[in-house]
Amino acid sequence: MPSATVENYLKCILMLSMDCDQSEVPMGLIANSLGVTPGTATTMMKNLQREKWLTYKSRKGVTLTSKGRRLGMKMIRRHRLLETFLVDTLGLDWSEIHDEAEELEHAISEKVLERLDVFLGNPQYDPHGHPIPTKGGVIRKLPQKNLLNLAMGKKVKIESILDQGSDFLKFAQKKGLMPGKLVEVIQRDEMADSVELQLEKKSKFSLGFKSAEKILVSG
Amino acid sequence: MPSATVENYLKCILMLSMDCDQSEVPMGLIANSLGVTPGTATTMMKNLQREKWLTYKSRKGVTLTSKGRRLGMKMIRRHRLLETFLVDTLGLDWSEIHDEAEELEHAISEKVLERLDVFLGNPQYDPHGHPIPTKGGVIRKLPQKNLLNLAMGKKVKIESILDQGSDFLKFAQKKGLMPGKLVEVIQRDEMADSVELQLEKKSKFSLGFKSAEKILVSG
DNA sequence: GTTTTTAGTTTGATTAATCAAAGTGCCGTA
DNA sequence: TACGGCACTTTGATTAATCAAACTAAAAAC
Repeated sequence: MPSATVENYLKCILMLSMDCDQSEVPMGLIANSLGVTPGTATTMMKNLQREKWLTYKSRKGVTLTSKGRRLGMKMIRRHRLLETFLVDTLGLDWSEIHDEAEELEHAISEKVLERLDVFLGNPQYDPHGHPIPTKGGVIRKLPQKNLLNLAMGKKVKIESILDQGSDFLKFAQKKGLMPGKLVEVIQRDEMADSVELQLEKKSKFSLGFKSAEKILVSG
Repeated sequence: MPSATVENYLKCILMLSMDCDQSEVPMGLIANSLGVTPGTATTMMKNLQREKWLTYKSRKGVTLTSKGRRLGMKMIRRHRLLETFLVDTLGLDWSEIHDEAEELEHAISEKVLERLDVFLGNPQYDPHGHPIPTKGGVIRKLPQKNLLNLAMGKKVKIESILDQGSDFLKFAQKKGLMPGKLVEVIQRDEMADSVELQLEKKSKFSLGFKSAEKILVSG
C-alpha cells in the first residue's frame, strides 16, 4: 500500500502534468506545490522511480508510469467525490471542504468510496465544477474558455473555478461566481488589468486578469 | 495536533481502563492490544507522559490525565459515529465497518463529525450496540448482564456485542444475535462449556461460554 | 564565449515509530 | 532467603519523510 505521502506526490504530479499539458513535470513545480524543499522532492522522485510510479530524468523532470497515473487519478476521484459529499450531504460551505477532503481521501477505502458514489447518484462534477474521474480513470476535459480569453458582450455559463483557496472561494460565492450561473463580460481594460462583469440580477463588478482566468465558462 | 499513532494509543488505553475498571493499565495489555512489542509500548508511554497525555509508573502501568481521557473519548466517539454512518447511510455490512472506521477516525475533523452527527440524527448507539460518547465526553454504561451470567429461562433483549472481529460478527448476524433481538437461554451445560439459546422464530443453537459472555443483554 | 543566475542535486542531520535482543526488577514458591 | 520465571525496560538499529546548506549543471545575459 502506498503511503499518504506517496499518494499526495502522485496526485500532485498528475494535476501538474494535466495543466501544463506536457508529460515531463519539473522538480520546481512539484516542490512548490507540495510545499517541500527542492532537495526533498528530488530524493522522493528517486524513491518513487524505484517503485515504478514514474520515471525520473535528472535536471529534466518526471513522467508518470501508467501505474502512477492510475493512482493519481484514483486520488483525484476520491478527493472530488468527498468534496461533493461534504457539500451536498453534510451541507458544508464550498470554501471549507478542500482541506477536509485532502485528509479523508487517504483514509477512505475503495469499497466505501464506491458506496458513496452510488449514494451521491454518480455525480459528474464536484462543487467547484471539476470533473470527477470515473472508476476506470477517465476524466472529462475542462472547457478552454475563461473570463479573460472570451469574446466580450456574450452571455456565458460558468462551468468551473480553478482555485481551491478558501479566500478566493468565499469571494466568488459572495459575488455569485459559481458553476451554473450566467455571466457577461461587458468591458475589458488592458491598462487596469481587469474585466468588468455583469451577473444576472446582480450589480456590475470587476475582476483582475489573474482572477478572471480562473473562471472557466462555456457557450 | 496528536498523530494518528498517539490517538490510537490513547483510545486503546482508555478502552482497556474502562473494561478492567481500574485506572492503572499495565504495559502488557497495551502492547498486546495494539500489536506492538513491549519495548515499543514502554518507549511510547514515556513520550506520551512528556506531552501530558498520561502518567507512567515504571513496572506499574499508566493512568490517563484528563487531557488524555478527553482525546481517547473523542476517538471513541468518532469511531462509533463513523460506524453508524457506514451501516445506516452507506449500507455496509456491520462485520466490515470496524477497520474502515479505524482509518477514517484519524482523518475526520471536528466540524465534519458534528455535521455527520446531526445528519445521522444524534444516534445513541452504534450498530454493534456500543454507546456513543457525547461531544462533551460522557458515555453511558453498558449493561452488566450477558448470556452467561444471566438467569435461565427468561426472555431478554440483546443490547450489545463485545467483539469487533469480522468473523464473529458475520456469525452473530447469521444467527440473529444482534442488538434489539429477543433471546432466551434454555439450557446451560458446565461440562460442555456451552449455553443453548432460542431466538424468536429461529431454531435453537448453542454457544460456548466465551462467546456467550460477549453478548450483553437487558431486561 | 564567458559570466551570472537559476534550477536542481547531494550530503548530513533530525524526528516519529518501530523491532530484536539483551538486560533488570519483582513476585511467588520452595 | 534464595531462585526462577515473567513482565517490563534498555539499547542499538532501521525506515520514511523531511530540512538546511553546500554544491553543480544548464540556461540566460552580456
